[in-house]
Amino acid sequence: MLDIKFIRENKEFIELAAKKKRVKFDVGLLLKADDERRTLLTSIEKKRAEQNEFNGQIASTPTGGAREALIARMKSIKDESSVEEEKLTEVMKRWRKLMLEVPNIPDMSVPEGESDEQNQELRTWGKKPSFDFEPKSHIELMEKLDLADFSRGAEVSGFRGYFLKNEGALLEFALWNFTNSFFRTKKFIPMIVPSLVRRETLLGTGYLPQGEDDLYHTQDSEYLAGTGEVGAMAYFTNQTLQENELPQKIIAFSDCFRREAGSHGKDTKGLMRVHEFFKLEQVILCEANHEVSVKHHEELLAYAESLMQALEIPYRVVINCGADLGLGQVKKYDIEAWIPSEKRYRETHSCSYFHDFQTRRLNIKYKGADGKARFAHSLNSTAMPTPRMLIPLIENNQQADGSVKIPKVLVDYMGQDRIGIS
RNA sequence: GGAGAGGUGGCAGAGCGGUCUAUUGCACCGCACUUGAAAUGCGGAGUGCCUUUACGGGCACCGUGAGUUCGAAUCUCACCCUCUCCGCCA
Repeated sequence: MLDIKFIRENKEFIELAAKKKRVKFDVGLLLKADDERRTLLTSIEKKRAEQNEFNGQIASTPTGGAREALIARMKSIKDESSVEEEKLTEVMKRWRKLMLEVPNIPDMSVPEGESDEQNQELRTWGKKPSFDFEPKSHIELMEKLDLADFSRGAEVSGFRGYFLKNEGALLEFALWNFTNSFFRTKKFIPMIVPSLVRRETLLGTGYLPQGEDDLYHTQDSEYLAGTGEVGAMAYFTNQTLQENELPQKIIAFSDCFRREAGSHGKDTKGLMRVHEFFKLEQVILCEANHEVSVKHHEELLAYAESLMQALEIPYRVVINCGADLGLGQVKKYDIEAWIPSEKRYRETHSCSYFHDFQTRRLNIKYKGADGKARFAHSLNSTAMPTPRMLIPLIENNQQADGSVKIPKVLVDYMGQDRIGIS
């Protein structure tokens, strides 16, 4: 959500933002609703002031004719104003709905583009492995080594279901532990956050109302969040922090659920696209300052890259084009890992900042040295997506004999340096 | 799942249809008194919105949302949350 005053004064920015993000939004409709809202408010408030005035008089007039006359006068004022009150209720409903649809303004550095095809590569890191054999897919490798069971997964969990077994399960634990150790040194607060969340949390983080189809919900009207960002951000709902408590840096662990409603036919096999997974997510709340947001954005990306480098996984960083940005995102980087079996990079991390788009919806503020409360800025980035990360990890480290080498940083967490017979 | 109690300003805690611009206490800020402090006295403090060049003015906010009423913190309904007891349970 943006500030209505800002929207009013910068109509053309919103139009450009919608265009760049390839989002349909008519600012004119919102501004029209806002004009109606303000006209009605002014008129209603004038009448209310009058009512308040009379109210005092009635209270101090003893029962009798004079009092009855005042009450009759009040009744007629009320009849007039109730028409306007009803109209305002209708206008406000329209206004609120539109306010939730206003796109945040993308940064100047965000490239134009129709889809993720137009995301721009910023840099690549690492050396793609060269095999003197045809590299196998993670599916084949994991099934051969008994690290995963997809057919039993589908049997038990349904489409896109999976089991991780043996070193496959251990590898996932190892990645979590390794990641947590890394963020201990960066002074992030470790948190295990709920995935079962209320609707307001998803409205607040900007996943609703637009993302309804991709979310599971329960018979008690709760939702299953698709990322720990939701729980971690919602932790601060309606809070006013002190400026010296910022930045808040959270490394949130959670179960994540995605319906993948629009992805039928994509990545139907293996671990690339599953309905249920675990993720460690970086979340930062910082002061309301663009430069500070940008600084933290680069910091989040740097941490995510550090993890990839430590795991020795070749990757590239892209800057997402306008159409590939969410409604609330100002700018986003993706990290894409090299997948030998597909001979292409696939997204593993997503790193974005929002300015006060989310905190406005969640009502997260901080009090500055001047005593004024402001909406904080928020950012988040993937730290460790599992089991997706197992794909590049296993595929890039596969050996001619079908075994898989464990990267050095994980050996201690795994208790072994290789999976499968040598 | 069943029964009950309750949600009021930073905190504690009154008010249960009009005199509430929400009593009071604590904490906070300013001023006075004081060499300084304590104590005391006086005064001030929240959030959001509308309006105004500005000074200012107005409206709303007693968990949330509807309703009754000329008038709601107070009455009615729904929802959310907290606590106590019983039941079930990893």
